[in-house]
Amino acid sequence: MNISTASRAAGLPVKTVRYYADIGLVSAPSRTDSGYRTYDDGAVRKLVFIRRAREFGFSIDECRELLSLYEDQHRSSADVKRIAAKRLDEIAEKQRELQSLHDELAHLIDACRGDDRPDCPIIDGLGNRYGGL
Amino acid sequence: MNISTASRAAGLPVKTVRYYADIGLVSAPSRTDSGYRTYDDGAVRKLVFIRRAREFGFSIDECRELLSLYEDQHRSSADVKRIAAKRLDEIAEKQRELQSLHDELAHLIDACRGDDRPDCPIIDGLGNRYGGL
DNA sequence: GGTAATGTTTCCAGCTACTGGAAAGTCAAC
DNA sequence: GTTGACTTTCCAGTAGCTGGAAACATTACC
Repeated sequence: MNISTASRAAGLPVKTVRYYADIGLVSAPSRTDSGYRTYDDGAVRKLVFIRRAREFGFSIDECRELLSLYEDQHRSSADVKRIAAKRLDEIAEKQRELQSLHDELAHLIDACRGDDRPDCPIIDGLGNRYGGL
Repeated sequence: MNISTASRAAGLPVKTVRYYADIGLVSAPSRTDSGYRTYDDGAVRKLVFIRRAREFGFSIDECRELLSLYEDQHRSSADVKRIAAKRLDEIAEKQRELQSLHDELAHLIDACRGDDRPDCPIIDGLGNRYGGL
């Protein structure tokens, strides 16, 4: 399988597939005589795994860790659960942040007439730490 | 006011204050005879404005736009509202994404015993597009 | 007045996770 | 045989800073 076929199968751009090997996230693929990279189903499965983990917001380093667990037949599920739970905490924290951001900004927008006059609670609210809140 | 005093007042790192002038987000401050940057209250207010806008997730370019409105006594509040509403949409979209991410990951974690056995629905769920869902 | 600590300057490099583009080689089709 | 798609390497750039080195300025303390 050439790189473009593998990248389509994995749902990743060609550049990214090469990049993941460059940084050692996956092992370097074998090459044809002319230097073309070749991929097999196992390699594609790992790429899919990485794509999914990235979609979940795991960092490249976390992907590295998850991948080594993925490849380890003797891993304990507790190890995986620990990493995933940590990520879930981060997601929940980010959600709380976004919620307060949303509320605050929605409040400012609500207070703004949005006409052609210069008075603007949004601008005022951005300028003052507690403005409009 | 020296840069460290201004940066404390603005709630931004010294490096960042210099950086914002380097990229032309704020105008270059005046200098003492020995080359030290000097800041006044107006400059600090603009830095606070930028910090707040950044905390709201506005990009540097959006900050540029908001700042020019901030400085424009004849702006219309509609211009500001448009930018803020766009940002609010982005926040809401991000919230939806995070929610589905959260649900999906929580589901995987739930299904995982988290013991020292190798069976792990999290790993399986990451490997397969619809695994475990 | 000396000296040590702290503050400031510039410049350059690096971070995350890619992405774009150039120049050159390879492969398949007609 | 030549066109067009694919692949290679390498270098640079993205966003928004952040860290560090080397040199100069200022302040504190004795």
